[in-house]
Order: sequence, then structure tokens, then C-alpha cells
Amino acid sequence: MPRSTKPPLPARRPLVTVDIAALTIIDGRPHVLLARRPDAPGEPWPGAWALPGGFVDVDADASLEACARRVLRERTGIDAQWLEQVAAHGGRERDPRDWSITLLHAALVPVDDTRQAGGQADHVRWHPLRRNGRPKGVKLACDHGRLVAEAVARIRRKSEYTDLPVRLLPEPFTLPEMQNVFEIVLDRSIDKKAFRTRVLAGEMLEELDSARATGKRPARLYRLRDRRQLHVFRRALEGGDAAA
Amino acid sequence: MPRSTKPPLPARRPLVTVDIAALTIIDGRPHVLLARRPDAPGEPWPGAWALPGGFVDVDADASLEACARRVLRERTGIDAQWLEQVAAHGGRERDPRDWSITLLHAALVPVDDTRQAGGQADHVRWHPLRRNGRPKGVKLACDHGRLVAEAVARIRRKSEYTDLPVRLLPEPFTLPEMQNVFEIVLDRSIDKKAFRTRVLAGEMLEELDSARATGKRPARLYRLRDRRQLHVFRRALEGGDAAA
DNA sequence: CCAATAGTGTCTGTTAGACAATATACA
DNA sequence: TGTATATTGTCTAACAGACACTATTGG
Repeated sequence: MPRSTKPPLPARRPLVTVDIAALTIIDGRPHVLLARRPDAPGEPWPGAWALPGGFVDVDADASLEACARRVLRERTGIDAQWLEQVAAHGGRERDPRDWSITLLHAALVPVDDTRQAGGQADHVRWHPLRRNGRPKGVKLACDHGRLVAEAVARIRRKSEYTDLPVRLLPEPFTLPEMQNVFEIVLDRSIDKKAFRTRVLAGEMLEELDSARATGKRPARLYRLRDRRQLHVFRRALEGGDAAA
Repeated sequence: MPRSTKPPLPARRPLVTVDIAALTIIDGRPHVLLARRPDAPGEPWPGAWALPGGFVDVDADASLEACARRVLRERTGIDAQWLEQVAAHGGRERDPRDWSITLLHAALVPVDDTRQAGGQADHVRWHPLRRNGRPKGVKLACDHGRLVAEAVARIRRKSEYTDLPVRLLPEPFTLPEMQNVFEIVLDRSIDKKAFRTRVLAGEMLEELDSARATGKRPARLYRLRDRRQLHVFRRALEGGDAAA
């Protein structure tokens, strides 16, 4: 069959990478996981901090989510509890090597699992975030500063009307602990009573028999009924940005 | 420089396509724009209905959004008023030719612009949607049935707490017309007073001096202050699916 | 005047915010 | 018992739903 009758597959294909903005809370402040780019010749942005990412491997990856989990595990040793696609960005100028697309993901890592990343020595590190969602005091490779801010914005916005931030806590947890991570993610204080009423009415928590002694009156312990199932509240918290 | 010191670009790259689920309302019912796949030898799913889509063209496209707009225009003659990314899906089994990724987009097309697509004869056609968000009476190529449902679900969910559906109306429009498209998108009736209060309090509408005579009492005409700016309401309409 | 459509008044229920009050632990 | 933390009670405001009511047009 002559080649000219073949279907018009494109002559050139874009590079496709997956980048993961893994978020956690350390010392009461949000952090993002960054990796140092290799110094090898030909590598773009040698030595710069960047989101952990990698190319889609058509031999190894069954799906894009599988790809993201593999990349995160291989580069940082972390298995994310929560992982979601945020957006795709593409263009000619992103990567000097070729027209490239990144599939940006956001991941939430409970404080407990934070140390998994420590083993990778100096090449992987948690960096604190500013209130605007950008890493403090580091210039990131490529457009990764923007990407981090975009992922943080997505998580923040969704935290206004879902129980997303619980994924930053190891189980079991207390309601004050839960309120605390919400306040850190949303960067504002929340009324105690309103928060408790809202959360308990949501019925996504399982009440345990035990309690945790924090020094004074012990707080009751809870667990999520289904860690994969996001609970969507009927009303958003107020004071939120109302931005699209 | 020896090849082995070059940065590890992947040996094989996935196919990357953009698919667009363009939605409109015809005769009071939601429709999706479908295109017939070419019959040429080697083409997958010859003759089947599918979402209009195409490969990312690294020479022609400056960005993914530009790519989606180009593809939609070239394949259907339509310039969408509203276009947003919905999700990326990838896998080995999607396209028989290779591991492929689709960047799924949703587009909203005002009723007025619907005829632009008619010019393309039999290869492009508006198909009515079932209540479950799938096209009625057609089997779609590949996983496009699922993609249509996913795009519709996204638009529906966002319509619970934003003014998104107005993008299905040509300007100017009346409040009863606006309520009507909301009811069609959400597939349920909405209380008149609640809807008007909500919308007018949102202050995203510009009140015109004129009115439209529909036969009986004329309705006041409105226009969006900014068609690109999505208005986010503080509370969602009730009765919505609280699903993630 | 009648029919039909546009628009308003008013009541209720829900739930977030404010903040005071109570409960339970340890020292 | 005192103090710190957890948990609850109560009031208010905002706003969606229900639904009856009024307003404005054409015939």
C-alpha cells in the first residue's frame, strides 16, 4: 500500500511530561516538594529546583495517573494519598528541547509520610510556601513557579467546599487537628462551632471510641469512612475568593 | 559529544490529540457536536461518529487552547464562546495506532452560532443528549461516549454554582430565557424568585433599557458585563448531585 | 375583560458566623 | 482547685425554596 494513503499521523509529536506538586504541612505551614534538576550536559535548567516530573513512558505506564504515581515514587520515594490532575499546559517555549506539554498534578501527603522523601538526600526537599502559593526564596525552573501556584490555588479552592484537606492528616485525627489543617490550607481562621457542625453533619467521619490526650481535655478521634471519596458540602465556607 | 551523555529524552512519544465536546441547546434539549470519522484506509473507526478532534500540531499551535480552537474551527467551522479543559486521558488501548493521550475540552456554543456547523454537510452534526449525558442512539468511536458524559458532567456541576450556562445564550437575553437554559442544563426546574434574586444579587448582568415582546408582557433585556469572567455564587443551587 | 407571561412579597428552612457557656482532663 | 483544651448552646444573617400575589402586554 502506498504511503500516501496512510492516515495522516503527525510528523512530529510533542514531548509529554507529568509534573507533580506534592503538598504537605510542616510546622504548621504548607510546603511543596521540590527536586533538583540533574547537572548532566544537555539537561535544561541544570541544578535548579523544579517540581518532580518525568516523561510519559509508553512502555511502562498504563494510564496517566499510573504515570504520575510512578514518577512521584521514583523521584521522591513518596506514595501520595491523594492525587488529582490539575491542568495541562503546552507550548513551544516551555522546554528548550522541543514543544512540550506538562500534565500538572496536585498531591496531598500526610505529615507522617513526609520523611519518606528525606532519604533522597539533597536532591529532594520540602520547601515552605508563601501565602500566594509560591515557594519562598527559590527560583524554579521553567514555568514551575506558576505551576505550583496553580496547584495550590486548585487545592485551596476545592477546600472551600469539600473535605479535601483531611488528606493531609494521618488517621486517626481529632476535630481540632482537622480544623487546624483547614485553617492552614485556607490561610484564615474558621469558627469552631460552625466547623464542627458542618463536618459532623457531613457524615463522612467515623467516630472512634478512643480519644487523644493532648495534655488537657482529650479530644475524640475520628477516621474518614472512605479516604478516596471526596465529600462535597452543600455550602462553601464564607470569606472564600469566589474567583473562577 | 558521545550520544550516551545526552539527556534521556524518551525513545517513543505518545500521540497527543485534542477532543472537543461542543454543547448547545436545540429545541429545548442539550446537543453535542459530533463529526464522522474519515473512511480512509488505516483510519481507526472509519465512518463512526466521534468528537471533533485532531492532533496537536507543534508547528501551528502556540498553546493547547489555541490548538483546541484551531481544531474546532477547522473541523466544524465553529468559534466557541466558552472553552475549557476538562481532563486528560491516556493509555495504550485508546487508539490502535499507538499509546495516545487526549486533552478533553468542553465548549459552549450559543444557539445563534449553531448553524455555522450546518455548512459542513453530513460530516458534522448536532446530536441530542440523554439525561445521563450520552448521545442518543449513536455508538461513538473509541472512548468518546465516556468523554462526552464527562464533559457534560463537568459543565452541569459547574452550573450549580456559577453563571456558566449563560454562554449558551446569544446577547441580549431575558431572565426567563436565562432561567430556561439553566433548567435545561441542570435538568430540573428552578424557582423563579430564587433564581432572579440570586442572579441579580450577583451583579454580573448589565440591565439594558429595552425589553423583548414575547407576545404578552415584555421581558427586560440583559447582557453579561464580561463574558469571559465566570461569576461564582457563594452558595450552590440545591438538589445538586454532591458528587465529586 | 381574559389569557399569558413577567416580575414581586413573604414565609420557612438550612446553615455559616459570632461568641458565651459548659465539660473534662492534668497539675 | 486552676488552667488549658474540647465541646455545646444560642442568637443572628444570608440565602434558597415554596408559593401566592401583582403587573403588563395582546386580543
